[in-house]
Amino acid sequence: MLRIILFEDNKNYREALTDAFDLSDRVFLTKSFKHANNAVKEIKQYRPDVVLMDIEMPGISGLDALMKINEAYPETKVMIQTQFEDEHRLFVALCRGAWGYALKSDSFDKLEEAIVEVHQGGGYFSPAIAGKVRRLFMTEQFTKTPLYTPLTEREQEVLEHLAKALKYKDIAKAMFLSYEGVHSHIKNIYSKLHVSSRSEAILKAIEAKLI
Amino acid sequence: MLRIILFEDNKNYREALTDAFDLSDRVFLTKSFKHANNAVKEIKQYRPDVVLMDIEMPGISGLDALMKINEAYPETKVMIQTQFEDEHRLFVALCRGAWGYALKSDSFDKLEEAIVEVHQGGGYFSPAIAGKVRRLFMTEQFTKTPLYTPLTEREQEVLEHLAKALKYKDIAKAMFLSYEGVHSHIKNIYSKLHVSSRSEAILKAIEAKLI
DNA sequence: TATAGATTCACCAGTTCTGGGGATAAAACG
DNA sequence: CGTTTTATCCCCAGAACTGGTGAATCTATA
Repeated sequence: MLRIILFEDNKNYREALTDAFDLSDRVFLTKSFKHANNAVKEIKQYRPDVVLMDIEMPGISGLDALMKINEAYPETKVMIQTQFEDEHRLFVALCRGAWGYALKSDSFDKLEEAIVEVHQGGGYFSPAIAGKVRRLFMTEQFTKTPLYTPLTEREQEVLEHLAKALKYKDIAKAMFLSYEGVHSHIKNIYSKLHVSSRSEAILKAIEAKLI
Repeated sequence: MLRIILFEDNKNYREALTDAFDLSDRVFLTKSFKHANNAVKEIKQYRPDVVLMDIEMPGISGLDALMKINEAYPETKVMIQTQFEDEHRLFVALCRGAWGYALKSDSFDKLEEAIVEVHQGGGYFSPAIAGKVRRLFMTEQFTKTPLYTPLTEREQEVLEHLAKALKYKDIAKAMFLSYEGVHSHIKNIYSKLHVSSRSEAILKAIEAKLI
């Protein structure tokens, strides 16, 4: 019997999973937590075969917990389970060593199977996610780069204007560029920062003190 | 002869204005500065009739300088001159006591006339701006409110999700709302924060420590 | 109980942004 | 001197967002 622990803040969903795993003869849900603030300690205590980790939780996020767990117990297999499908979180999760990326919309059977796979050294990606993984591998050279490729001078300027919430048109005016010139720089910035929207770029830039 | 000083970081534009004012027999450009970091001190020294103030400058912004000048020398008439037409800056400028709001695309003659008007206790708004002023008065109740109307609990939640760069669809999932429900909250948030885009909302929320 | 505010949803018409092509010219580099 | 980066621009299609209007519930409060 395969032992797992669950980090999930949504009460309904947590209880639904608990009930479902009660009926499973392959996976035993040892314990579940509504936040991941003490995840590492709890991993130490319960030594699960697989960890099921939500992303959005009060306190530290599932992605941060993932990182800490992998630093402390790299042999522990963590599978992310979330409701969102954005590439940024996926990218971060992969970088931080997630063994799987399941969606809450997946059926319980799929989830159970995924857990077994992960335990056996395999991986699992929900179909919608799998496509994005491929795209990430095709379009991003993240294996050889640091957290992000450095921006060129001009890109940095554009980023600063982006972070003033100026419209493309106004950035163009301010930098004596065409709309398409701005657009082009922004596409490159997003690619380098592994984001896909202005808001993500701003948040990332603030976080990384790029601005 | 009416004495003005100019704060403007763009060298070309500054020199163009300098040359133009040299030929004017109504307005005398006493001095120009490429940033407004010591604006108050400089006002004290030169005691201009009117101050022409750019917004985007290295160091403190024209809008902040405007505020400081109005605190220290409320009788000094400051006219904003900028290339951007967004309502947010306009709103802030008005709140902080700008007497005019000119665009760099205005002709020099207009600018000169505007300066004279402002000196005589009038105001000046570039046509494109004037329409927005009206809209602000019609749609915003800013005269009686603090910097922004407090957000409701639910709006606050939406704002936090907004600031994670989640898509409307995903915010809806996370909050068990419909897309249109999210949309509705966001419209109210923007209105209360006097912004008109997600990026502005995030920046404002960070600034005001709402998140 | 009437009124106001908070919450939620719908429809619609734009506008803005995003991602995919591809292209050219200049600059940097080996 | 080629090759690679950088900077710039163009077109297109589709996704996402914004703003306006209107409306139904529910709750708290005068």
